[in-house]
Amino acid sequence: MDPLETRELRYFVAVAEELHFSRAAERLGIAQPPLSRAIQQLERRLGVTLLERDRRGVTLTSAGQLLLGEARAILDAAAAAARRTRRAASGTKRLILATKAGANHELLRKLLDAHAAEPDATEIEVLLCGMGDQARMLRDGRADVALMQRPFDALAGLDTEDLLTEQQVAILPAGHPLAARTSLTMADLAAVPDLPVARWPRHDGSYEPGPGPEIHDQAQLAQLIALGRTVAVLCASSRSWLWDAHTAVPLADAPHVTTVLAWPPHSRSRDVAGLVRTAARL
Amino acid sequence: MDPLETRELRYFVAVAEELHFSRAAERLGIAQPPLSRAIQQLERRLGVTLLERDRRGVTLTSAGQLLLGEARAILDAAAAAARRTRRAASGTKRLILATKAGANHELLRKLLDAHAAEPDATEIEVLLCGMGDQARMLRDGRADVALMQRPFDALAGLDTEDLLTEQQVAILPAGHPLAARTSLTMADLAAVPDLPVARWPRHDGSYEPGPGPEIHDQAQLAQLIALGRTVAVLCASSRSWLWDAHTAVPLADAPHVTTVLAWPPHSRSRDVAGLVRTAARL
DNA sequence: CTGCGGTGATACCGACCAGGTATGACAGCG
DNA sequence: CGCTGTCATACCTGGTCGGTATCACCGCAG
Repeated sequence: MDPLETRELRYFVAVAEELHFSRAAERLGIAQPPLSRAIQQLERRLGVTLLERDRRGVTLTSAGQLLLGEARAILDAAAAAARRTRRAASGTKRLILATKAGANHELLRKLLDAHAAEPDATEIEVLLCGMGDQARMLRDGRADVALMQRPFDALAGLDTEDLLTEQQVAILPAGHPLAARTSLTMADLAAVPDLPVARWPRHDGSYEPGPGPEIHDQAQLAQLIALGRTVAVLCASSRSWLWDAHTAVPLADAPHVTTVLAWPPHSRSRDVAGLVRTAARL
Repeated sequence: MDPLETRELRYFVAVAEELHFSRAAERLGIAQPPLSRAIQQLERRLGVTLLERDRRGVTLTSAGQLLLGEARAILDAAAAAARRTRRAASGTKRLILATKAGANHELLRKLLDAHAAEPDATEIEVLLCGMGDQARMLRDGRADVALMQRPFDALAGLDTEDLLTEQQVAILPAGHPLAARTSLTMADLAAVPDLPVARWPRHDGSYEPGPGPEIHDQAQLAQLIALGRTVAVLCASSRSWLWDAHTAVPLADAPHVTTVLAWPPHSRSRDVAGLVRTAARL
């Protein structure tokens, strides 16, 4: 009946992540008994057992797993609300745009130029972040809009406007035999055992097993390719940051990549709306 | 610093909506002084003035307007989390699908049949609701998935899968001169002063001004058309509930309508995912 | 079998704060 | 000039949040 308090959700998330009351309490900066009590109270109010207290540790029930996801989203939203409200009040009329470092050079430049040409252009601050960080930046209020790529990035829960769809290309060491070709297929790449395809982190930060190197950032990738140690599959606009030692070859059968402008669904601020309108005119 | 509590947000939303402390306090079931104090405390903790206390009433600052939207979303999410958690624990493996009463007969039947034919089909409960209620049902956890229509419904913050795109038709009284035509344009409709176009409620429940009648539900609309008092523009599948006294005529220049399956972004439950997969195969 | 270490739960207590009542300050208005 | 209605302030009370001490329980080593 009475709604969940964010304090309870914070506590629950801590316990659900640590699966250990004492450690969770330490992380929260409180003692263990109040934490036990708070969780019990939460369970009583919901009328649901969230945790199975097996001697030695704790496991989540299925209801608990569901609540964990919801609670994380709610806490993110609450933190975001506070940040955005403070930013709105501080008077600095500035939009923060998050983008993958190094990606979409051309598009970003065009977008910024077009926006600056608008009559009442609000200043845009560009926030470069790592791989899949844009979604988190949007969700917790550190950014207002983001350039993201479908199908690579997790766009769930975000509003988007498609900007540009492009082919993918293989980035090869310049001297490699395949680099002379004008077009390749995924099968061609897989058939070259001396050049394993680089592995990107998944949304949860883990890597799927495979022979290629684990990629953390673009600089590392660029160097590995230049050294002839790996090959990467990227969207065509990545050409803008290639080295002389790199060659880009179009991939005929790789899925197309769409770069989108994304923003959190409830931030229908005039500034974001204006930028989206500008972007829609490409 | 320390995160917003949902209690504070509830209080703030009440005041922001009523623009009146005493009325808001009454609505919340508490006295006015504690409310004043709670709001002051919220403002102090955020370091932001949310309300401009002009003698006689209260107005929202721009920061306050922003927080109002965010707070509503957070409270919805919290209520949804509680509902879903309770439902998950109650063991009833049942999906609740919300749809506009009367719309999408054919599509809904096909979807339900296809789902029932799946090997491990979870039972689906169909929840018929009024005009734009599906989004709220999804957001506050009363429904798991919904059939909605673009561009009519507010899909912000929901994940969607396109199901069916169709033309719109004009629904006319059977005896009307225009009913004999095989195709119409929006201009044709606007040029008939004796048959004003029905007005649907906007997302906020208000109506834009105009000569046509204000529509609350489909039965009312059907009767008004049959009586020759108005004409409506609907998607082609609405033909399934037409009366003998109605005639549907295709509209050449009206925007197409896409019916989509929508679900809240964080409910990646296996059941919802299964239904989406079934739906994607049309 | 019996301590020992480690789990979460319980008992109890103090301090804080949410909530109530009474009242104040201030503006509009008859 | 009161009267009314606004929100803010002052003060009190009770619930509850958090802390310390302890219990109940289990696995394990000796």
